[in-house]
Amino acid sequence: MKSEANKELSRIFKEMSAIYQYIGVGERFRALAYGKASKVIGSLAEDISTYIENDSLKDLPGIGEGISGLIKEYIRTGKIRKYESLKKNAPHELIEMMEIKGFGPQSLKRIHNELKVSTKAELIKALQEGKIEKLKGFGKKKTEGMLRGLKLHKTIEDRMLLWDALDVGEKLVERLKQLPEVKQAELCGSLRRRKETVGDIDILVSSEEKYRRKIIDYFTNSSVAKQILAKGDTKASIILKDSGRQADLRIVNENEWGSALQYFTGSKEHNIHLRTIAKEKGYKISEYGIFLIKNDKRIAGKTEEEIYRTIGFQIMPPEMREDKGEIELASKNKIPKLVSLKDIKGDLQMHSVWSDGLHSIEAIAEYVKKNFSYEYIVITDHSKSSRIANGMDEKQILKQIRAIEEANKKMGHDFVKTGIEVDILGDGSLDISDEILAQLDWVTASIHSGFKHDNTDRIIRACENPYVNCIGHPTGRLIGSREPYKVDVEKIIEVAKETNTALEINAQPERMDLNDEQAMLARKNGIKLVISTDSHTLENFSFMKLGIFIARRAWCTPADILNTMKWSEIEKWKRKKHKVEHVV
DNA sequence: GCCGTTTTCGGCCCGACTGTTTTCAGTCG
Repeated sequence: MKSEANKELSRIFKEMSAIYQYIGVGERFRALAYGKASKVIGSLAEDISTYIENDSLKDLPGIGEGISGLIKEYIRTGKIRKYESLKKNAPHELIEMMEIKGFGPQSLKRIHNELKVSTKAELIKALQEGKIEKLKGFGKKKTEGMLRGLKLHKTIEDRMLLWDALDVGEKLVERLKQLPEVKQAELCGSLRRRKETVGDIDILVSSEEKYRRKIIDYFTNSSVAKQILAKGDTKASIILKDSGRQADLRIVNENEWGSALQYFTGSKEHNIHLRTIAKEKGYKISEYGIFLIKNDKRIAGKTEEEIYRTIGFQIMPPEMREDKGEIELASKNKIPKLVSLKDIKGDLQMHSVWSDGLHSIEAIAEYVKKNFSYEYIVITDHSKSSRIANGMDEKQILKQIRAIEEANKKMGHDFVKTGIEVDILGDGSLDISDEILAQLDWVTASIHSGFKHDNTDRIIRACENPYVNCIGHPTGRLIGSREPYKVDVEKIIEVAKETNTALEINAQPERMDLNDEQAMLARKNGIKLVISTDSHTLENFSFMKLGIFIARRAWCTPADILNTMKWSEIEKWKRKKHKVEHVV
């Protein structure tokens, strides 16, 4: 099991890396080394102390003599002296600000030295008063960029990424469920509907009335609570230690569970619509149950299904409850059977040590075979234009194809398919020749440069390439740090349909690209979608469920998702593209 | 600080871009 130590060490090394960047001169590569160590430790599936016991710390990439010494010191003493003394070299709050776009180490250092600014508040004040703009080397555009970066960063501060919220929320629910007094416990609100970002964590619990006090005390006294915002007989609110976000607990009676869960799951729009229809039929729905209007008699409310069934509706998954037509479908008993994790037969984007992934092809294959019931995976390392990602040239691609053949042979299967995440260049051409692409099982084309331009035409041209099977992260956004580039998604969908090209739902927590609405549009137009984890580490493979949530919010059934198909069916689907090309 | 089928020392990603300068520092990916 993974421990707090991994997390804390990863954080410490990340901060040390930042401080070395801040110091600058001569420490650039030391900063790089600590940065890498932070990433490696952060992505370990096993507790770091197991590596100490096995004496295998130094086998980890990026961990050598020095850093393994620091790790051991931390495990032994709970402290790293080097870190403690290093911290004195830079103001902590400014180091934290390096995460914000536009705030580089050298800019922060000069602002600190020349304006005697040491806190975030002071820096923002100096920025607003125009003091920074007057510094040599700074100017209007640069400071405007800094303000923009702050604004973008704030949007992520106000809401949590779904992945992070699920992590915290599910743990809280698990703990509550372990209390013998708790009958049921469940996430609700936008988190249960799997919205891509979540404002706060809502939890519903049912219990006997006499135990409410005890459960509320447990919640507000728990180790995750930093501050108690509110504490009453039926509900409590806390601020969470790690994220600084709010968590709300609400307790109801067991026979109110269904109506309360339905009510607190929302969305608001869904509930208003549902209640309007119920009223027309002579019912009143509230969080306490469903009642006959004529005599106020309570007729149901123990389960969510009862609520919907009583007014003649089919129950639908929480992901659909956004009042986008699901209520009409429910009234006709036509709620689709949405795709789920067990439908997925393979992962079509991942990176190995051949570009910027952390693991070998064999290690990936072994891990996925052990932990998922997939029938195939496709290795899609970067192509040569992605220099920062150590992209492959033609020669290396051919070499990798052979390496994959050999790996399959050695492991006695054909589980691993050959592929690439090929760069779409400025003019929409690809940086790898068709001749090479034709030899691969699967080609995903992605944009990794030129984020400021309208990229619609580039993507259209990539779709028109006869060997491109899929467009990767089609809008290029990174939630909280990079806006999507300008792209006409409707036009892309149109061309994808004409050219039999799939569009990706990239399931990386900060990407989720396409998002739910775009995926919905694609589905409505009959485009095939691909849910990929874009894994760079073994842990990343668990992002698949996040991609599933997006697809479910887009009302996708297994038939809409290409990687619910057997590989032979995917091959068949691929051939349609060549037919299209011949006709043209 | 890490790393090695060119190396145990001397590399480590490096070019594009931006905004600021007027030849380049800083940031980004």
